[in-house]
Amino acid sequence: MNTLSRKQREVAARHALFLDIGRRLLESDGYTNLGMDRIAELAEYSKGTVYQHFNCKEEVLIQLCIHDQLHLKSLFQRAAAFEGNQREKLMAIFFANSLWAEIHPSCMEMMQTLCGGGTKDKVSAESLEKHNQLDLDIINTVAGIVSEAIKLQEVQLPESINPVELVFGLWSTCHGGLQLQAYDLPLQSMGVRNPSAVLLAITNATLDGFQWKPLSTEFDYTATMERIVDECFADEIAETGMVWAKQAT
Amino acid sequence: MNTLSRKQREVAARHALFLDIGRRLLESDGYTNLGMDRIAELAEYSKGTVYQHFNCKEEVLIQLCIHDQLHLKSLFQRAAAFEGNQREKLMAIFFANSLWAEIHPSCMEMMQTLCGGGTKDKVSAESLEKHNQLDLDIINTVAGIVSEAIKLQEVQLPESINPVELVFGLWSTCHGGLQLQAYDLPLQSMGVRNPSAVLLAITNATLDGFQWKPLSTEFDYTATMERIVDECFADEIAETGMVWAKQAT
DNA sequence: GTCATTATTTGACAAGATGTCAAAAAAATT
DNA sequence: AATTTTTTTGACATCTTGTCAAATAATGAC
Repeated sequence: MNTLSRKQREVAARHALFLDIGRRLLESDGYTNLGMDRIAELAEYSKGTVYQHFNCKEEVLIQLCIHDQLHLKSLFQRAAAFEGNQREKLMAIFFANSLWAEIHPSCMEMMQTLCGGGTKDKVSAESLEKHNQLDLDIINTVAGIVSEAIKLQEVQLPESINPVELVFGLWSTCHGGLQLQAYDLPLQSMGVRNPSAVLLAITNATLDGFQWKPLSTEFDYTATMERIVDECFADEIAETGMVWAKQAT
Repeated sequence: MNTLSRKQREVAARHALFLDIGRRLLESDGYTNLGMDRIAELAEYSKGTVYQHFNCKEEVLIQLCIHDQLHLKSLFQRAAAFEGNQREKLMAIFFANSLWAEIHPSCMEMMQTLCGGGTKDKVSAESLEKHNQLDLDIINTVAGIVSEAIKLQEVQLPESINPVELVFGLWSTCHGGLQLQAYDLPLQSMGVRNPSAVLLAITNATLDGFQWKPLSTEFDYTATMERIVDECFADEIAETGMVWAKQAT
C-alpha cells in the first residue's frame, strides 16, 4: 500500500531524526553553537551522512522554518474558518499567530538568522521556493478575509490602502512585536505589562481607525476571544498549558 | 587644551578606522563573511591589534549598532522638538525613523544578528549596557510625547494601555515593517506598492482608533509632513537624495 | 551460495575562522 | 646608551564547515 520503499522510509525517518536533533540543539545552544558534527554524533551517524541530507548548515535552519510555517498555515486556515464576521475571523488569525509564536519560540530567531547576513543564498533553491510560497499562502489567507470584509461592506479601505497592504501593516505589528519580545529588552520593567495584550489592543485600534465594523466599542470581542479559544484551538491551548489565561489577567 | 594625549588620539583614530572598515565589510559581504583578519589586513595592522580594540567579532557589531542608535536618538530628539501638536510630533518621530532606516540600511540586520543566537552574551558588559540604555532613551523620548498628549487632552488612552505600552505597539509596527522589508519577500509583486507609505497609513489609523485628536480626517497631516521635511530634516533629505519623494508618489 | 556490481556510509582532510600569547619591536625613562 | 615599559606582531591552538576517496553494506546475477 505504502508508495515508499523500505529504504525510502528509512531515509525519511533519518531525515526527521536529524531535524529533530537540530531543533533541540538550536533551542538549547543557539545557531552559532549548532554544529553538523554534533547532529551526527547525537544521531550516531557520521558527518558525511548528515551532509547528504542537508547540503549546508543553513539548510537545516530553513527546513525547520518550513516545518513551523506549515503549522502556522494550518492554524491560519482553521482561524479563517471561524464562525463569525470578518473582524472576528481576523481576531482568530491574531490569536493563531500568538499561539503559534508560543508553540514555536525559536522560529522567530530562525527567521532572523535566515533572512539576515546573506544566509538565504546558501540554501537549496527548492527549500527557498517552498519557504516563499508558504509566506505567500499565509498572507493570501489573511488578505482573503480582508477582501471578503470589503465585499460584505464591513469595512471600506481608503484608496491609498489595498487588502494586501493592510495585511502587510497588521503583519508588521505582530511580527515586530514578537521580534521585540525576542530581543530581551526589559519590557516589563519599562512599563509594558503584557506585550501580547498590547499588540491585540493596538490591532483593534488600527481596525477601529479604518472604521472596520463592528467597532471594538460596539461589540463584545472579549466573548469572541473566548469562543476562539474554545471552538478553534482548544487542543493547542490544553497542550501548551493556559497560554491565553496569562493574557486575560 | 585637548584632554587626550597624542597616543590616546591615535588609539581613538585607529578604533574608528577599524569600525569603519568593519562596517564596509559588513555591508558588502554580510556578517558571516566579516573576518577580523580582513579588518586587520585592510587597516594594515595585525590581527592581534584589532583584538585589543574588540575582544570578539560581536563587539564590532554592537559598537556599530551603538553608533547608529546614537544617531537615531538625536534624530528623535530633533523630531520631538518639532513645532506642532503631539500627534504631529509623533509623525515627525515616524518620519525620523524611516529616514534613519534609509541612512543605516545595515542596522536592522545588525540588530537581528546581535539579538539572535546567543550573540549578545559575548559582547562586553559595557557595550551591552550602553546599547540597552540607548533603547531606553529612545523609547522614553517617544513616551514623553504620548504622556504630554494625555496631559493636553489630545488623547485619552483606555485603562488597558499606558503610554509606554502604546509606544511599544507603534514601535512594533515600524520595526516589524522594516524587518519585513529587509527580508526580501516580493512585496511589490504581492501588491504592496509602497511599504513605508502603508506603515504611515497604518500608524495613522491606529492613532485614529484611539481617538487621538486631531483625527487624520479632520487635519491636514500631509502639510505636516512637508513641514517636517523642511523644518527638521532638510539636511538629511538632501544628503540621502529625495528619500521621501518616492513615498509621496 | 558466491561473486560482481551498485549504493551508501565513513572519517581523514583541506580550508578558513576565531581567539591567544610569547616573543619581537617600539617608545619612554633613567 | 642602557634599561624598563608598552605596544605590536604573527605563529599557534582550536574549532568550524564542507569534500571525497576509500571502506562498507546491500543488491542482484548465475
